[in-house]
Amino acid sequence: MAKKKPADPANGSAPAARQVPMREFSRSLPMSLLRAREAVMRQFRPSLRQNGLTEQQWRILRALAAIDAVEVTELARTAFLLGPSLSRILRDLEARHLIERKTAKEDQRRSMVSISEKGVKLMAVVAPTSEAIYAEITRRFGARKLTELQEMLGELEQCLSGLGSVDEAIAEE
Amino acid sequence: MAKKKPADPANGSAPAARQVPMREFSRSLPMSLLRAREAVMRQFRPSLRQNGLTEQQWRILRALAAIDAVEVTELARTAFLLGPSLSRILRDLEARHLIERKTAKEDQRRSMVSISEKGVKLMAVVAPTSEAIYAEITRRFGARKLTELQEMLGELEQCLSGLGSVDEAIAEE
DNA sequence: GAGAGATATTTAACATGTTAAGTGAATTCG
DNA sequence: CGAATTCACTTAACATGTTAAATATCTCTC
Repeated sequence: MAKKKPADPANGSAPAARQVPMREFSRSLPMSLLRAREAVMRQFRPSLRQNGLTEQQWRILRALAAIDAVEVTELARTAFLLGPSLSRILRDLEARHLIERKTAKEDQRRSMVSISEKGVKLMAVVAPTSEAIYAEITRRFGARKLTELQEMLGELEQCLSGLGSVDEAIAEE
Repeated sequence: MAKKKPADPANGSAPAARQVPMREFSRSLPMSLLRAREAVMRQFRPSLRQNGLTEQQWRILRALAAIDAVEVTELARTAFLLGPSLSRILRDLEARHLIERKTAKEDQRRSMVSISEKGVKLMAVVAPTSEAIYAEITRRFGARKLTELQEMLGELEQCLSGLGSVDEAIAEE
């Protein structure tokens, strides 16, 4: 495969065929966040996969490791998963005996979820590698810078969370 | 590598049932990035949805708007989609006549994709609202801070992209 | 110039994201 | 009390993420 593609006349600007006026696509905030996250997750996925876990399943186990038991709704908030996704994943994790479930006595609607012994053992296997990867990322990017980045991300989240959507604010005028 | 395991006994909160030593979950970088991105996308999704577009479909149209025609592989890179996803979405967009496809003459394997007239018109409808939302986000978060954030995200991506995975670097010892 | 390998794209299969609807249990209120 | 409402969770349906395999085409070598 020595052949070069002849074209690609300036990958940045392009001939602009039928240009609709917009920011350059690749520089949009959603894309920046998506690419950054993907770059990070690409580091973790192989290790997780080796242990038969997806990113989301790992999130759930981690969320469960810190507590005794939680209701599904609360877990969804912690692991940042939507109800339906969580519901499916819990079904699977339960079948694999990595978690346990029992309905709450005082409210039959609620289901209390907790990590099982097997789940704890699996975490003990995965955690060291996971932590090592995180440490390496921190080293490469810089610990201070990493903290700074996380603070900015938190602020961004904050300033968009409050009070209705941006969309509404715009519709007002 | 780092053998220093902070152990983190006081993990900030939670009764800590069977604690496996790890960073507090909610402060991990992947979670920060995920939440931030979701906060941003939550602003755009309603408007896109109103126009019958998903986030990814919109990405593709935007990527196509700036150029005359691209091959699928190049488009996948630009829109940051995996091949299989792109393949499905293009099938759909073509059926809706928002894009056009024709196989390249010099290489029958390649398929050249371009946005259609109808696609351009749809973009013209969506773009103003989309830009307004972006402007509002910029206003709330601060233009300078936004630029700074994007730079950091770019650097993060950069420092993780080069040469092999973090995993390999760790396995080395 | 036929076959081995490389390349572009698609299909397959499974897991999750996303919105809407369904189910059963608790709560409210007339 | 009992119908209406709310609540916690699940199912359904469709779109995408993700990896592996299949297809078709092209390129290169012998």
